[in-house]
Amino acid sequence: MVKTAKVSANRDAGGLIVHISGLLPSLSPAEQRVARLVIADPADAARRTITDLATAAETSEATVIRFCRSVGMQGYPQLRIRLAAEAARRVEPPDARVVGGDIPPGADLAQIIATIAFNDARAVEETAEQLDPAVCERVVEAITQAGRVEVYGAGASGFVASDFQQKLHRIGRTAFYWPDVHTALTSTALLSRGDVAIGISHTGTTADTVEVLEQARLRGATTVALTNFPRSPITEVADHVLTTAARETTYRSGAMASRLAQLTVIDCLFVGVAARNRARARKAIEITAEAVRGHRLPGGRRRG
Amino acid sequence: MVKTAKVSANRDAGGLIVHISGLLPSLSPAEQRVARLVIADPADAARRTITDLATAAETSEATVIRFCRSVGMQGYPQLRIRLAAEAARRVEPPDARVVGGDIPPGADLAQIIATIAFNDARAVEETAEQLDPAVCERVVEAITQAGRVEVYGAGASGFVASDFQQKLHRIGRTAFYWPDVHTALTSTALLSRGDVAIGISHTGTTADTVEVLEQARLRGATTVALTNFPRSPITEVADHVLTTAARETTYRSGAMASRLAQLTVIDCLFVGVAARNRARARKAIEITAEAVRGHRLPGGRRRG
DNA sequence: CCACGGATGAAACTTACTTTCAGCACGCCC
DNA sequence: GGGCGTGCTGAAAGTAAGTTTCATCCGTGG
Repeated sequence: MVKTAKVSANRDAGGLIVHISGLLPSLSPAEQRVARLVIADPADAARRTITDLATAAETSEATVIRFCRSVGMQGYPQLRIRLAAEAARRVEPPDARVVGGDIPPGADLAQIIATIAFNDARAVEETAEQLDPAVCERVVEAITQAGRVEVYGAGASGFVASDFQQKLHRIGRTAFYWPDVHTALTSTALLSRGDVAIGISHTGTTADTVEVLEQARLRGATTVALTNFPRSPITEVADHVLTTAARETTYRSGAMASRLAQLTVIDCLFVGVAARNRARARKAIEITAEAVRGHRLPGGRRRG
Repeated sequence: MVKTAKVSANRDAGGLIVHISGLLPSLSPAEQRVARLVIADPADAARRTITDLATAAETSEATVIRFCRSVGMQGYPQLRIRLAAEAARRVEPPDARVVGGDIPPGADLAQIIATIAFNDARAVEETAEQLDPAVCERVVEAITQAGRVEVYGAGASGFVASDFQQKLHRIGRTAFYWPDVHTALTSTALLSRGDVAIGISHTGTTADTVEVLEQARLRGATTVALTNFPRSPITEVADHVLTTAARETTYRSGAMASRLAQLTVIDCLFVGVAARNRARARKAIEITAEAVRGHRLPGGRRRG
């Protein structure tokens, strides 16, 4: 990845807020204060003058400008306009579903369900919006050409990684997933130019995953990172960066929404690869489906 | 024209353009030139600076300001922002995403992404809608009381099962996931009344999963099924049935959307259980987060 | 032909935005 | 633990954008 070069935000009109959320941890404290104000109420921010916003964020105008540049905008007026546009497009979240918010202590199951589903669906949609088809295309191309594909991920991202591995395998691509770092490093050492290594890490700071990906890159493999934070360490060792757009709730444990967002990206890549050779993929799928048929029970009707 | 008495335009956010069109004949020639530019391409006008717009309309900045006042805006920046907002709202909703449909053969990546995300998001939302909070409540209750929880799933559902296991474990509940049927059956044989067994199967016809769940029930455990088909075999051996609502596309291979729907349900149960004992869950989460801290790289700042 | 009033743009002025720069705090390396 | 570099920050200077003022122009009606 090309170092600092402000991460482009103008794929299209959509997703500036999401984009900013992703960049949040990579911003300086003062800029983060500005960012938080903007995220909290984009429409309001658009109405404010730069001086006003600076005051509200307890910082100087200079920092606000720096913030604008950090998120890929040319200046404050540009940011204002984009914010106004976003805010207008944004449909008010139905009633009291706190976007990205925590679940209130007294919540009953119905509320919990509504909140989770809302956030999950949002993560999926926003991820898709900001996903760069050009980058996906390149990744799909690389996977299609690859002699071998390796997928890495730890913890929750490990499930996603292994899911992808299984999918690729199912359409006849040689793919591996190693849950264990040592095995992974060993296998990685055998990668070469033309192979593809994919590292999945929500935070982008998982040491093991980054290390493995780095190793892969040294061996000449094409490296891909899938993370929520476009400026996290993992992006430094990746040729292609794909980002999710999940604003996690306080139950950071699960990184719940992010997992779904990651899976959505995975699905897109999978379908993209499969589409490159529809006939072959379809056939492979039929064969594999046939393989498990014996393990299926008779129908799902009345009483089985 | 009734003099200056600027017609108020801020009834609401909508209709500025229409409003201006209506006022057109009552504007002075120079102002009309400005108005026409604005009406022709609001988004473009929003991007221009006042000097720019004035030049384009072959007039002076002063006239542009007069125009702003004439249409009821306070000044040029205000107009700009309103225009940006209007223009954004005017954008066509993302065309023809075939609901539940297959991906057309000639589709490019952008289309694929849009289709998948749309279906994924829909699956999540619709699953949440039809999920019965009462049933969830009972399942949560059972898990909370259980001495031990076992989760089963094969293939893609296996990832979901193991994800749930890991989550429960993380908040201090004793939970197991056995990828292998034999091990699963062995473990299941040791379940007893009060324990909980959860079987996950998209089709509801996965023989292994059904068998294990049946075994669990015989042992007196409370059984839960998570499936997309409320009348499939797995529901016959379950005390509580939770359903997802994914209309799969032709790429049945992945059961892509269903996976996300399953995860959403899992998340709901997880949060439900965690909410039963917030303090304990939070503490457990903090401890486990702390445990992996050493495996995190320093933040995602500028250049790492 | 003059008086009048509205329309208009040049220029003065104000405010908003942007850049520069020096101070400061923090982490790093001896 | 002291010096050194690096990056964050806001004050202030500088520039551009927006707004007001005002003289001029032009057409109209007396």
